[in-house]
Amino acid sequence: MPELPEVEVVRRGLDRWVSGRVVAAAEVLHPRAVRRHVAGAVDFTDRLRGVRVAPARRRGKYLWLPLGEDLALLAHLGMSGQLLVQPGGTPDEKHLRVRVTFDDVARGELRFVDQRTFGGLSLHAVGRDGVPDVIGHIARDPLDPLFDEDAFHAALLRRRTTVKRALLDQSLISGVGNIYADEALWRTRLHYELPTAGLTRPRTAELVSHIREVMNAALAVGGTSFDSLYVNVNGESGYFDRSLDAYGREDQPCRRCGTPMRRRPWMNRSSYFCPRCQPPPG
DNA sequence: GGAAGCTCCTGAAAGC
DNA sequence: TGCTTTCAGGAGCTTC
Repeated sequence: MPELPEVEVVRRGLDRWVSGRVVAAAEVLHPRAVRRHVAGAVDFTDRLRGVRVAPARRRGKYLWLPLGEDLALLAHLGMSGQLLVQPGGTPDEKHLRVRVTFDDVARGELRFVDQRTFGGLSLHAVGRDGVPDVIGHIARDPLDPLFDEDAFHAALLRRRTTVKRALLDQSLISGVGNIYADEALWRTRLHYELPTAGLTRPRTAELVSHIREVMNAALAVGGTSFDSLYVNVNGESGYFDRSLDAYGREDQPCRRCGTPMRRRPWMNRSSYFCPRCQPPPG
């Protein structure tokens, strides 16, 4: 499932294989894949034709290809989205949703493949900072040099919510999904239902540090491929799932204390934690 | 206005 | 064997 490290791996791939090229044509094979492009699929393909792609950028789990001064092709991979660069003539993937071809045909075409169709592509105006207007509310991610840890801590204290909810709120801190939230909480020995108001400044610093640690470790091995739905632009999987300490480890011994790990249903998904290292609040 | 819950979607796995 | 149910989850939308 693509979180920040996986999206960053894809961004690097796009930089290598797509930036600098000129779009020849685009084809939408499933309208839901461009549902966030409010003007519709025809407008989407019309406006892409003939534009030159600039180096890919990313904020949190969103990535985009700047197209000239004031337009960008925004992508979100959702649960199962893949951006693949394939040689022309390669048989279509079963869940191919959008195809983009370029004037230099020999370098392959860009394909958006998405089984569960939670992801999508869309075109948007960009603001002065070069960020697409529709993601202006997305906070900087913890790997961004301009991420403001003091402001993040202050925001946590203002919220009347719990720590894992806050980590998944992309307007507070971006790029963290269910897997890396559980991993960072395990490393910080925090229970997912701890109220954010109970976090001290040093604890917040420790938590952010562990988020960075787990993300950098995942990046180093190409991301996490827990259910084989995430691959880089060349269709290769990452290996970080072999290093997970919490996510998916129900009933297995905690790597710190040996206590069997627990899984609890939480917000229509799951939370994995060690009941001894991460005792519930109160 | 803020927080919590619902919904979209597909396919693998489990249950019967 | 084959059908039904459950589960996975990011983020926009709705409800309280």
